[in-house]
Amino acid sequence: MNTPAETSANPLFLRDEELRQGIEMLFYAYRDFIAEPDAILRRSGFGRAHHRVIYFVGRYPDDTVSALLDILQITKQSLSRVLGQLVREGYIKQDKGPQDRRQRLLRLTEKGREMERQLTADQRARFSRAYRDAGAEAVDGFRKVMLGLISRDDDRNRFKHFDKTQR
Amino acid sequence: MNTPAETSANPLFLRDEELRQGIEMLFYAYRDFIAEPDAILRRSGFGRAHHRVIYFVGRYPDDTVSALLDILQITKQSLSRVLGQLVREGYIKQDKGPQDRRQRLLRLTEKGREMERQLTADQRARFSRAYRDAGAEAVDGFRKVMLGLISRDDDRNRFKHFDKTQR
DNA sequence: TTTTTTATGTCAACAATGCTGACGTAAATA
DNA sequence: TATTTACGTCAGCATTGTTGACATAAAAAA
Repeated sequence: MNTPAETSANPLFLRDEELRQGIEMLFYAYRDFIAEPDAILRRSGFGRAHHRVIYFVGRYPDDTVSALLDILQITKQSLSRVLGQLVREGYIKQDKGPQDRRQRLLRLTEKGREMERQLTADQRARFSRAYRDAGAEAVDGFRKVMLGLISRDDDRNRFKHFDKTQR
Repeated sequence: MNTPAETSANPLFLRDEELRQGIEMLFYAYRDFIAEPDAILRRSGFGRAHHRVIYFVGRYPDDTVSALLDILQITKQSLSRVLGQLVREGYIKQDKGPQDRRQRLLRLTEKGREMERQLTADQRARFSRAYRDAGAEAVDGFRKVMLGLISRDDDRNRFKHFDKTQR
């Protein structure tokens, strides 16, 4: 590996270096974060998209297809393909909405929950270790920066309900 | 959106909640982080893989194909496809290694540098804002946790050379 | 009640980007 | 001289995103 380009004492380069390190840490962390689930999925004949659906259906039981689309930010056709597979293969079940019967409320089956556990085990362990090694204060800083990277209020608000001291 | 599953006062659930929020912040941040570059790439007929190659060739000029493979963690066939396109279309140039003439040292052309600037502009702005809003201490915590999420020493070591107080 | 909108699904085609496997060449090294 | 290394290429396949068009049932509005 060569040395990074343009490293000098110039404060402008220092600033750029700091930002680029952020960009790259996100790349490496994400790359390593999905490696193990990807390997598991492959053995089951699924892909990363299936993981995301299983994860968020597990996370928000009885959410609608629309809500899932809003989280994933993909087209309904893309979602439909993987969701359909997961329903057909018994990982997810759909029920009509009690008020609005056009809706399909999604839930993991027991098979789905088991798959979810397997898929997230490594990811939870990763965060567990990283959080432990970094310390509570660092975790707080991590959360602040991550929230700053997220575009929409709607998404940031998914996290505001967590406060160790209050709950 | 429904409320997350299993939120209770049970400390085990609190722990799990904390880890899951980490998982999800990474998902949302990454999703939003690549949205703008993806849109730009699409207009140029490229994809995310091209961005990664352009980025890291710009970051480590005169790195070899092997070094790039080690960063991206994809097969040489996958890399070859996008790298070949970028070379043919004049974004990247290759030179034989001065010592080892089997190597191909990669560099951005001016056209490539311009593309790199466009592609990372939004990402740099995102980190700039997030870092500014979160504060220096939070940035430090962010870095600690992110490094903890990265698997290999080799990759973590890419970041150890940055220290505001020393450089 | 009729019309319009909404939630969801489906078919088809295409592009990008991973993968495996096989094979080839030139240069370095043993 | 034989082997290994760095890189490239061809072919085929799977996943996952896209656009566009069309369909149905239920809710909401006119």
